[in-house]
Amino acid sequence: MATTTRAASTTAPAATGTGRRAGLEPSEIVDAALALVEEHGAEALTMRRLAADLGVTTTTIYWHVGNRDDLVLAIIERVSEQQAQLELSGDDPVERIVAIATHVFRSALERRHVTSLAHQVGATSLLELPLERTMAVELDAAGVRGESARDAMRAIMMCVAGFLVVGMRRPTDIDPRVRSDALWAAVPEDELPAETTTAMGVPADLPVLLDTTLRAIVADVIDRASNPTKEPHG
Amino acid sequence: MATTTRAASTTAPAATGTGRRAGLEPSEIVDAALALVEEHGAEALTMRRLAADLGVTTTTIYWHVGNRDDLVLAIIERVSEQQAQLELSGDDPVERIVAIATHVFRSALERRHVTSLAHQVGATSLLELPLERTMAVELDAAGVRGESARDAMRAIMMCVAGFLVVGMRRPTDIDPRVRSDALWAAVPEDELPAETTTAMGVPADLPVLLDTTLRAIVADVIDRASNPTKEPHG
DNA sequence: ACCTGAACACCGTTCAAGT
DNA sequence: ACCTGAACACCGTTCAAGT
Repeated sequence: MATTTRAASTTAPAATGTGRRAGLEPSEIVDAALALVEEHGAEALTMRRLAADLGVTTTTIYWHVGNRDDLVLAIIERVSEQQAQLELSGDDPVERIVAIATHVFRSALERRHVTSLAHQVGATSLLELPLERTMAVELDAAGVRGESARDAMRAIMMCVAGFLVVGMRRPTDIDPRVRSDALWAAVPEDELPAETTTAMGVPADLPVLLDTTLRAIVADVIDRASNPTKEPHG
Repeated sequence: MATTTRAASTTAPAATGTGRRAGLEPSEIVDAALALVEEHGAEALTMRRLAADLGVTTTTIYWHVGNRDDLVLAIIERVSEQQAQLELSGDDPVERIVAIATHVFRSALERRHVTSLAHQVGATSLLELPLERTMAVELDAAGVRGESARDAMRAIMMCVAGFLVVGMRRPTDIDPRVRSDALWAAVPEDELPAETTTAMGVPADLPVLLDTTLRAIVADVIDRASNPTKEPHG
């Protein structure tokens, strides 16, 4: 909890008084901060720039929402609620679980700047919680609960997170020296067939690959939950 | 390529001349930078602090190795070579592929500060390239090559990356408000069985979960590579 | 209660200048 | 060729002070 910020108090906004810029709401600050991030990226969210956008001083931000971390959490919470809106389609639980995971991936990419902001402060769990709850309900419907449900969901969500790490990279702002194509082009021919090294140089189709990978994980997880004694993979 | 740094030139070090701190090698700078990162974390790597450690001015660093990004790349390359040392065990290709992926996970955690440094500048591919090459050779031995090999390896490595995102988090420096246990404790009882919500509150056993997840992915990948026409999961 | 101004302790980077 | 000193343009955060 923030210490002495107005955000923590629950008193009514009160009628506009005598201040020069009276009536600045914490929600307005979050609005402006979110707009700033979506338009110019996570690194553009500085207290000074945000204050300038709002026509106030940086100290005003601190008084209303606390420090930068508090502000970022407020942004994430806002976006998290929006991303939770999802009309679930799919006949069986497997389809619905894959649909949820795919939605996490797609919506994270659509709001890439917010996603990387959440990642920077380690608040991805906050961002994804509503959808994790939906997924837990579907796992329950598939007969997976307790620790099995936790392991299944974590495996699925970490897989999505890994795909996001790659999917969020902008080829433009990555140093050419560390781009995969350049690195794999230097692999000698006697180590691997050219067919493989050239394929490694071109990026994978992430949505397609995610789909097949998710299905492999989900199938395995549900299989293990229904036959707890079975040895993994024969 | 860096523009005018000494690192780019290949001339001999030359005999110690008249300078007050003559003979500072780029490799010494990388040594000191690596030590700084491993001891105090990625965010401790500032040009000023590194210069102070070396007893020189910040500008000297720029002259020798270029800017901060160049320096970071040099650090990653150094560590990458060290992590590539791996005695491969395992009878069949599947075991060896899983062993390589597990090694990537473990060594990344062992050098967590360097890992997060690489992640910050998007140079994880540089960090993992040597081990990816080893994995590509094993996939080849398992009959997987070309685009199938690329998709298989990317899926495996992204899965590991996702586990790393979670595994690298320090519970201590994450805001208590966004910790999973606190978030799941607030889920109402009618939405999910208590058995599940309480399980969600405790962290998963990442190494064990990674192992089972990797095996599911690898089995699926090799299965698909040997029966290209087969429908996924019946 | 709400907001400002000034300051502190940092950053990365550049550039002219020294030897 | 190698290194310094000073400066520029930034950061997050705090604190006394104003109305």
